[in-house]
Amino acid sequence: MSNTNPDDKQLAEMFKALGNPHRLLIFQRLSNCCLPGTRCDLEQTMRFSVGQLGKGMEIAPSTLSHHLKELHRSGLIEMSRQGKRVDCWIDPAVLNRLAGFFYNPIENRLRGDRDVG
Amino acid sequence: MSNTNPDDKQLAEMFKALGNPHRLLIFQRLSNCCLPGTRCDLEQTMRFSVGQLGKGMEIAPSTLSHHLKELHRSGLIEMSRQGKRVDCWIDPAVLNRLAGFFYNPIENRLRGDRDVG
DNA sequence: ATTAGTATTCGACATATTTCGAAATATAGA
DNA sequence: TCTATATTTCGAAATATGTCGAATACTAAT
Repeated sequence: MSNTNPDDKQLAEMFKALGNPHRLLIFQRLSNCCLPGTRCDLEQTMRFSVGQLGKGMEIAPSTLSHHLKELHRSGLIEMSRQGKRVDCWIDPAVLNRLAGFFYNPIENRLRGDRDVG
Repeated sequence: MSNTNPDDKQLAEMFKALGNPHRLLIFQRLSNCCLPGTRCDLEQTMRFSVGQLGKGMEIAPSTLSHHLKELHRSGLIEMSRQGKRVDCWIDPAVLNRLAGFFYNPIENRLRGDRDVG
């Protein structure tokens, strides 16, 4: 795309990654920082090993690995080996960036939150 | 996907639609409700005709039409014929739903906005 | 060193997506 | 009705994606 800057290109990559139901499910598991009714620990990011993330998803390990690689390549998740396992988590800044992309000043001003600059 | 509810399925459809750079650009054009430094009109949703949306994008009209259909099918945009033209716009509720998906209670509590239920 | 557990790479196949041009459809106006 | 403008549908081709099984790599413990 000639008229697509690098920033938008990465954004499209992220959305493409989330466009697959398996990958969306993985992302949701990682972004649920706390259970309903509980508090989140400020110092703690939700981490799951590759194996844990695959629990309940009926896909082959190789397929799971492929999806995690896509999520990582797009910039949605972080990964690092911890002994035998590989842990995955989401950098909170990613959530903020994506939420900000959809932020709607019209609707939110209706709620009386703040003004538009 | 057996373990994917209808809601998540539609969410994945939306992200898949945004995963294409051309479609992301169209969506961005429609979601920019006002120019930098200006105010948005509360009563007005940003509308563009199919032809206007294609301006500057080097794709065939048939391709543009295809992408708009995808955006519409996923639930991201609305379309309605207005004479010779077909107008497109985004329902603000869609923006809120998507922003909410990425909403991060941890980061936002750091900003002192509010507490977690 | 061997083994067991965990995860990735590779090669292959089926299916989906992107894209176009040509033809068709819809609408407003002469 | 005929024409010009705007958009969609259709069919085809090239490319990308999702999936698996088999083989490979990494790590910890025996």
